[in-house]
Amino acid sequence: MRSQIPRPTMKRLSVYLREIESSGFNDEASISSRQLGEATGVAAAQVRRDLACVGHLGHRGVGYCVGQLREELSAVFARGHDWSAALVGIGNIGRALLAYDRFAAQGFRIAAVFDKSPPKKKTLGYVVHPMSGLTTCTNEMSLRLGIIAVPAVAAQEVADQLVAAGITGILNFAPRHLDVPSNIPIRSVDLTRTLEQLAFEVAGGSPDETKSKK
Amino acid sequence: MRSQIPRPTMKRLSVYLREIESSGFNDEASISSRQLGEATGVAAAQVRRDLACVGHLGHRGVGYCVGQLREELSAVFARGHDWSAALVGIGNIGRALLAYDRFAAQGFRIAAVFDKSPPKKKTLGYVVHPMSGLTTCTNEMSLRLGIIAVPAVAAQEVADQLVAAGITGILNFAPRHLDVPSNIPIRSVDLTRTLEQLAFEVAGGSPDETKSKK
DNA sequence: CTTTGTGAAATTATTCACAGCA
DNA sequence: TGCTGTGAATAATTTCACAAAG
Repeated sequence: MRSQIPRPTMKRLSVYLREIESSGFNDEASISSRQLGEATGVAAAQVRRDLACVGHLGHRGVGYCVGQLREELSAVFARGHDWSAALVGIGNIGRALLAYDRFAAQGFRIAAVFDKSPPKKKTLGYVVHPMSGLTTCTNEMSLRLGIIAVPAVAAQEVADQLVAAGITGILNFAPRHLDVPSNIPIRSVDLTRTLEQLAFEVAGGSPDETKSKK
Repeated sequence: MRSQIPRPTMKRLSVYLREIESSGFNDEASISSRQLGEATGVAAAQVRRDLACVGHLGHRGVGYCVGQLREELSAVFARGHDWSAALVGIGNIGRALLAYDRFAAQGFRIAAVFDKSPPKKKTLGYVVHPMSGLTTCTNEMSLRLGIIAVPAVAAQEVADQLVAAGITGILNFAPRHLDVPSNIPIRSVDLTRTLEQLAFEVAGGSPDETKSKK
């Protein structure tokens, strides 16, 4: 039986895959848990335990085959599947996402754009649909992800609409907690919150050292 | 005295503060751990334990005074301090950050902008400086945070430059791990990684990130 | 020799459950 | 009564350390 992959492990697996893909290693090459750990800022033992969740990928005395690692990790994250997304909201964040070309590179694609008051003209090359078209588009285009880029006050309603339309996962940029059914995964990105947490640490929140790793 | 606040707790405290500030509660009003928990998707006992890290803020039988809570939490995050930031990189992400007005609202401010090849004209109202001006600007303007919005290949070098210039915290948007001294806190935002993790959950990886209340 | 994979220990975080106070 | 604060219990995660394998 395939054991559940713990969330912290899953996040790191994603980072390992990113590292493998960006460092121009040959597919035949081997990489050790120590190397991969150093490149990603993770302890070697942690790397091994994480990778063990995916399967028996390593070769004792040698390390992990880069090509195989890439393949297995890609499979874990369902790379290559259709991850068409509906973007709702064309304010600053929405437009930035439309202009961001990096998504497409890894299989994610903003396939349809919606807004409460859609402009007549195309926005960054995209036709912007009114919210009333959400359900139809979701069904016809098999959209699976919803991206919420509307003001906080409107976010919960949009989330409800996305869920009703049949979306199965949500990426939320609105700075508030959203209530969605527990079978709909949701990830939130709140830049102000992130900065705030950073400020906390800068201000002395994080202690560190007295225990330095030699 | 100030006992160390655990990282997970700190993240939630930030969310509690956001909730208190956005829900138009009166300063005199009281809010219970259950209410705050429901609004933020956190268990009531967890809310109490988190808030206990900050001090004895609650009133038995009543709850927490909204005004006091706001004040204490704001203090934890050093709200009101000068959090001027240097933004490096004016590609898609950099320009989106410049256009994003929400930072300023909470005390964060992009005070100077840098790029390897600065345009002659202002960008979104900002003069863009060459990298050579980083150290001087950081000192003269007392910049404390650095925001990295350059391509992955250039990110480590920029991080080194920011650290050398005297920045004390980094927000990184480049999709790679950055090596910085352990006394420099760093937060990374990688949207493709976030989407990938979302896709993993949608694909059936693990159920239930957010507790949704019936 | 090197490096994996993994029990076992240690550490960290969450939840329970209830005493104590308004 | 209603609600906080917190020990104690539980669960989750990381680290240690070493046997096994190339």
